[in-house]
Amino acid sequence: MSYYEKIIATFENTLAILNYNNTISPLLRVGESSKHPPPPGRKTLARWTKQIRVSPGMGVEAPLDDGFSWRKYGQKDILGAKFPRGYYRCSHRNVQGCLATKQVQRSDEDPSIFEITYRGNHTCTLASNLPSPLHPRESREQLVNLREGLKLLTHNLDASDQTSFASFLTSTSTSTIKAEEKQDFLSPALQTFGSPATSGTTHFSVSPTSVNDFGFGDHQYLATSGSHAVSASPVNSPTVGSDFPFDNFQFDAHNLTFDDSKFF
DNA sequence: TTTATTTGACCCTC
DNA sequence: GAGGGTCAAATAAA
Repeated sequence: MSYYEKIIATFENTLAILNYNNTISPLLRVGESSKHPPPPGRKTLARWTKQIRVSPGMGVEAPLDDGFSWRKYGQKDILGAKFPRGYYRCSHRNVQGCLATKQVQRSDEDPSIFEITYRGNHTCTLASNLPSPLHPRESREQLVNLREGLKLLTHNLDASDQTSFASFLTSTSTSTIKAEEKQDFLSPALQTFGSPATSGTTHFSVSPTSVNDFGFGDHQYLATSGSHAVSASPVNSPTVGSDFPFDNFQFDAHNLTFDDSKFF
């Protein structure tokens, strides 16, 4: 896994934890694996799997608010499985032609764990899926492009949140990242997240040198907490298979801690 | 009335 | 032929 893959994988999990810690607490991410990409020439939608653990008190039938709007279109009893598998597609399929789908399967071994298999990338507009409790004029968003490979987009983070996020990025990059990479990675992020939010969008494009060794699936990452939202998505979308441990950090909007020593 | 969910049937792949 | 995935009519909920 390349340096940038680690960054995005780390960030994705962080977003998930931020999302669930702040909206459906308590909920723990227990693991994630990405399926290997299909053989060359075979036209198959990107596919990856996550496992989500829910607390006993949660509504277990619909525990998976991942920021997108899904519509259930089927349910099947699966051979050898205790629980049926639910089939969901993006609610914007008809309007915007978004082909993203997901399958939700409850674990036999631990009913508090749901395995979610995502297929295809969302092509619907991200904004239409974001919660918008604020009036549009009050909404603030900022966008960072990192090496033209990774976009970070924030919605309605106040100055405190942005400072926290800058700290997160700093801690993410303090262990083994090479000095020149660290400089490239951190400078624009700190410029953006370390300053008070302003209206409009800030766009950075940095060091377009490592695009080719930067590959992720057709992922789009989203976390929400009340009126706050953070999303990230790869600009390029070459698919890559990866396995990656995700147990080593905690994150929330105001108190960010992150142990990345095992990642770099 | 509109929108979402359920569920049996059908289709496709292995 | 078996099993997984999707369709679509029926039903429920808002």
